[in-house]
Amino acid sequence: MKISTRKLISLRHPSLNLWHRTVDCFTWNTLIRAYVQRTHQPSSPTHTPLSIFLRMRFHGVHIDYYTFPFLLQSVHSPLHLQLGRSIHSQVLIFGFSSDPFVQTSLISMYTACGDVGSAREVFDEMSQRDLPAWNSIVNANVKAGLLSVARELFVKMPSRNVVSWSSMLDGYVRWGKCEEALELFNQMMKENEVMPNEYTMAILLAACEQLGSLEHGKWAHACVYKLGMEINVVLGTSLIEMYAKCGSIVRARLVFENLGPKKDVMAWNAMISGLAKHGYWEDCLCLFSNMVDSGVTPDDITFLGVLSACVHGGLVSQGKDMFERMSKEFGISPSVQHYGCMIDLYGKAGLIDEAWDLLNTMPMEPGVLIWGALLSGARMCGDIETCEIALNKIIEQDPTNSAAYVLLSNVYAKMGRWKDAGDIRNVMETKKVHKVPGRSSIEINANIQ
DNA sequence: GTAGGGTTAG
Repeated sequence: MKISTRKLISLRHPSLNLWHRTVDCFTWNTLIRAYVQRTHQPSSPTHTPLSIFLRMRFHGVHIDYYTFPFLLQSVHSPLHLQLGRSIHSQVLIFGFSSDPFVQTSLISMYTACGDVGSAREVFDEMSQRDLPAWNSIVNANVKAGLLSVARELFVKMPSRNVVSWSSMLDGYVRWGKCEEALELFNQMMKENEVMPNEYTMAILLAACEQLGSLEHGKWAHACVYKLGMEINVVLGTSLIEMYAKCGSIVRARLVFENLGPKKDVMAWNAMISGLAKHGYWEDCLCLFSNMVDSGVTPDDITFLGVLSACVHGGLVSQGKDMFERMSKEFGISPSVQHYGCMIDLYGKAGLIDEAWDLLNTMPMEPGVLIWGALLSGARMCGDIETCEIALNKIIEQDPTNSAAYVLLSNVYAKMGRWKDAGDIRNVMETKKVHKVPGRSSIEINANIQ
């Protein structure tokens, strides 16, 4: 049989013809890589990068220094830390523990697993540390929130490129130190050592967004323009989110329109939830239709935006319709937040029975978010019984919620159940529940009386 | 012919 007519590897039915003379280490490595890329996609395959690796070992195939960087990419969650450690020991057994590529991959793996200590151990053991190694250890500390350590390493590293600066910037933004981020960006521009790129600017825009400062945001946008950067979909999404959060929905919309046909689901989502937050529910729903028409499939975030627009506009029937389409048409199972929106929507419209019906169909345990939404609806239309149930649930799940005790006591007083009202006050005394500002998960502003 | 570092998500 001629080689060309014989399929060597099929991802759908992964079976290697192991007697085939071309099946070598390279092929296996490529197969592992293919499975790593595949695990990033929703449907999980029967074979994993690890199972390919194990088969590779079983068949006595040579393992080389390309194998582990691929394999380590498959470990990217704290849940898989033990697996990561096992692979690390394989690295030692196979004698690749001094390979800079493998070592940097190990640092990344430990970072993704949330184990900055092990990442640091690998880094400290490196005899030759190149730029990616330094960048990955800075990133490890950034992700762990160890900003002063990250900064120390950043200052100490022998050379810096745009990745180094972006990582450090990201650290500040990620941990709410936006002023420091702006300062670092200014330093970067002043030193003129490396030019910022799209990554850098997306991070800078996130800083402006967090600050809620339109002036800073406009300045960052001007920087993007001056640097002559093409506004790609990621940068565009960052701009839309920044403008929406900083209160300029008009500018957000301009960026959105200028993105042209290359908009992905995240870009649409940014615009849809931006419009929803600003109360433009008509435009929001219209944009949703445009999105579907243009062939972009909405996701759970899209529906959170659309449903919250319905809540703002009091659009009960549209909201109901969207909630149904979400699962029926798009196969998205509603999360607790989606249920929260719907119960909010019904509650605000005074449809407490509908709210209850939906609550009873929820596949998950309703949490404080749900009971809080039901409570606010019940309070608005004076449904005392529902208030009582919701408040008891809230107290059950969050016994330190002082506002809930006060409200419940008021509810009992309103019902003439003076003994129950007094009991609640006593429970508060004995449990030493005190008002803690910002602690309460429900609003205290309205009065039940 | 394959490899390591950084961006959007409520």
